[in-house]
Amino acid sequence: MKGLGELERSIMDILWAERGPMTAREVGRLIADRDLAPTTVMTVLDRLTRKGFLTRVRDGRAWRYEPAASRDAYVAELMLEALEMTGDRSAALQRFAQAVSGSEAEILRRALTELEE
Amino acid sequence: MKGLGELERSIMDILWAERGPMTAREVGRLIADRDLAPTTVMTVLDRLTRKGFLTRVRDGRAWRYEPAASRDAYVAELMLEALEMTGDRSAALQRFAQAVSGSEAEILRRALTELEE
DNA sequence: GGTACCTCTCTACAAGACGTAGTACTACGC
DNA sequence: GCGTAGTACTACGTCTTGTAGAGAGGTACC
Repeated sequence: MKGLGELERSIMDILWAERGPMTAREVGRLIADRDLAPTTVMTVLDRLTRKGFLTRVRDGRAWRYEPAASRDAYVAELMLEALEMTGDRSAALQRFAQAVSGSEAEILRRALTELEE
Repeated sequence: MKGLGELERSIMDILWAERGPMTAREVGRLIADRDLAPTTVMTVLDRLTRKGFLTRVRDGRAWRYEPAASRDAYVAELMLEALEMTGDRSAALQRFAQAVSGSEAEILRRALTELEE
């Protein structure tokens, strides 16, 4: 999987936060703070689509963009990808377990317990 | 934390695999398959040092390079960084827990249990 | 029916990262 | 003193990313 640039991620964040597919214009309105040209937003949406992060469907003349996967799925995949990198997954997982905060450890523990059943 | 390029990672892999600090020449010998100029290896080692992935100490005229952190620590950090990205860490962690293989789930479970004590 | 407008696609360009390497200088062994 | 090893510095092509303009083809309004 490829990574995301800063603007790309801002735009993914917007699309992840909204429910339902959005047009470039709508996305553009939501990052108004950056004062980007409309074509800039379109270009980035297009790139994200080509990278597989978004899907799009026609809506009249315009495209409506939607995340191809949830943010959580993306994050989980990034984590797995990092994990792939090591020879000793066990050691990395132990490290990771030590590094997460207590409440997160609790969430993980619970998720793993549910899995067991 | 910044990512690593392909060659950078190959070189980190070598240094993570060997124990003890290595000179550029030694590293170069171990990636002989790529037929790189000696200066290429040096340049990359230098960049990795500047990025904080390596430390180096003098050995006569030469430098000896050594990973600043273990691969496991690096991987764990990447995983945490991915996790930082989401608003709903709990959802991402659940996804992750579901995605790891059974044996890895077991490792995680055990690591978390040890933590508890 | 002309004019303004919207959206798209294509193309472009600057900055930074990375792979790759040459050059020039220095120190060391023989 | 000469070859060799090692360094620092510089360079260059390619790819990615942020950013955007130009041009084409509809839409809509008056």
